[in-house]
Amino acid sequence: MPRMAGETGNSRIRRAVVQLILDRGLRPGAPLPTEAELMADLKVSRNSVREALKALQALDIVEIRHGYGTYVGHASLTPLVDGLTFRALARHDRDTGALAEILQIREVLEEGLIRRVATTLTEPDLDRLEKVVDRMDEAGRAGLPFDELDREFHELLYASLGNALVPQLLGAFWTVFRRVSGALGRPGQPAPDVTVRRHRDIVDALRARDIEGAQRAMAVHFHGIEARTAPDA
Amino acid sequence: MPRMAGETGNSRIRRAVVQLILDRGLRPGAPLPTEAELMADLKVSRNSVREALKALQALDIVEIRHGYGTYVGHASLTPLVDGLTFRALARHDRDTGALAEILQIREVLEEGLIRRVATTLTEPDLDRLEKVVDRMDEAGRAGLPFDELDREFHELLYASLGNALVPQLLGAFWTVFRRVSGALGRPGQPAPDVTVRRHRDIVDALRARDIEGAQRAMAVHFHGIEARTAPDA
DNA sequence: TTTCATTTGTACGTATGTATA
DNA sequence: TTATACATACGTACAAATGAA
Repeated sequence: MPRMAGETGNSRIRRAVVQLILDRGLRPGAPLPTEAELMADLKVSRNSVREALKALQALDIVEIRHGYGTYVGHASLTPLVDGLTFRALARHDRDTGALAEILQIREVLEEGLIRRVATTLTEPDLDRLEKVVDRMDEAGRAGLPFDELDREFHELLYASLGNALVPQLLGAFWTVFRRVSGALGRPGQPAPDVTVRRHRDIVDALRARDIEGAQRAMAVHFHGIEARTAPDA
Repeated sequence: MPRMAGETGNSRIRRAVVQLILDRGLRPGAPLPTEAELMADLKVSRNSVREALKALQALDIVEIRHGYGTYVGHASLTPLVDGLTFRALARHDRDTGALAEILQIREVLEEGLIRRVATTLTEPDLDRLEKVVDRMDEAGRAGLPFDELDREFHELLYASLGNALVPQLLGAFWTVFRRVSGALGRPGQPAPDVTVRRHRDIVDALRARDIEGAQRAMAVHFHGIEARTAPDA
């Protein structure tokens, strides 16, 4: 009896490991059986175990530490980042603009999301947002990049939603955008003071509880970015 | 000279393969070097090559066909599906509702997207959409499931955007939703005729070029689904 | 600091399953 | 059906990293 038909052993092992995590209710960071134990439990060779673990590692479902052990991963969206980055760089028909596609989705998402947080954001939340903008301003005047502050702003903006997936997804898009435009020779960013003002407009509108204005400000913010991704710029 | 510090050979091999695809401009489906060739080119063992390829396979960056060869993958969003499915099933704090998080994002996305297609959809597009609803109706009356038709409706709806990522992302969310609610014992779906009517309302509003109405109809559609994911349902 | 056991990383040889021509 | 090229699987050996005695 050689092996089950239609299924390579690798996917069987993968599912077994995943099922083990689920059954035992293991949390991210919890230790998994060693390769040797998995070999014995599943009655497969070490190579097969390792190939399965490598696949799960790529999905951030397991985390492997050399000389130490294997652990439950955080199932982050890094696989999505890797995939989208690859797609954007591999696009032959460059004019379709893989980056523009990502940006459009981000735009739709954030324009819709800002409406939902507009009513729930507290004054302290708005203070924190304003502080980030202030720091962006400082960095901009000093000629320093403030990519990370930009990211922080958008993450903070949607924290009150209580939806953990939102910042992760936006963060993934953001990372892809930065990586690709960097590796591809990024077109000049808009002037720092413009970006700062766009963000400040958003906070101002939110503070005034002007939902329409906030959404408009967000749209303006994105249109500023889109100009940089135009295929024939 | 043992090896580069801080980096395991596996990721080096992964990057080399990706770079090879990029440099040669290989398209999805194009053949990659055999394992033996990669061994020689990169001066590593077969195991190392295979582990790297398995990781890339999990990301759908390469596609491995048993007994035939290795090919450039389509970089689909299956890794995202796998990751989100795992997260949803592994959630210990079940009340946070990983499915509800996904659904909220879908809702925001589709409510924003429908506004953008409302003005660009042609009459033939609307006819096609209506035909899908008709088929849903038939299936519903016959007591058959029409999950796939539902998916087709939403894909068709946004086809005119020309954004290839949109249907893929929505499809990924949709697949996760179905898998998880299936594996978790799905709560009863709403009556088929209700679902059909909700979709017909969307088409009607679009045909009347009533943007607000279309967005409202989409919101109603999603609120019907959300009731099924309430943690304490 | 050194030593040691544990665990993952890499390598090689061999046999077997699988798809194509 | 056969031949060929390829991926799959296994077993063994050794290297490298980590943590603890």
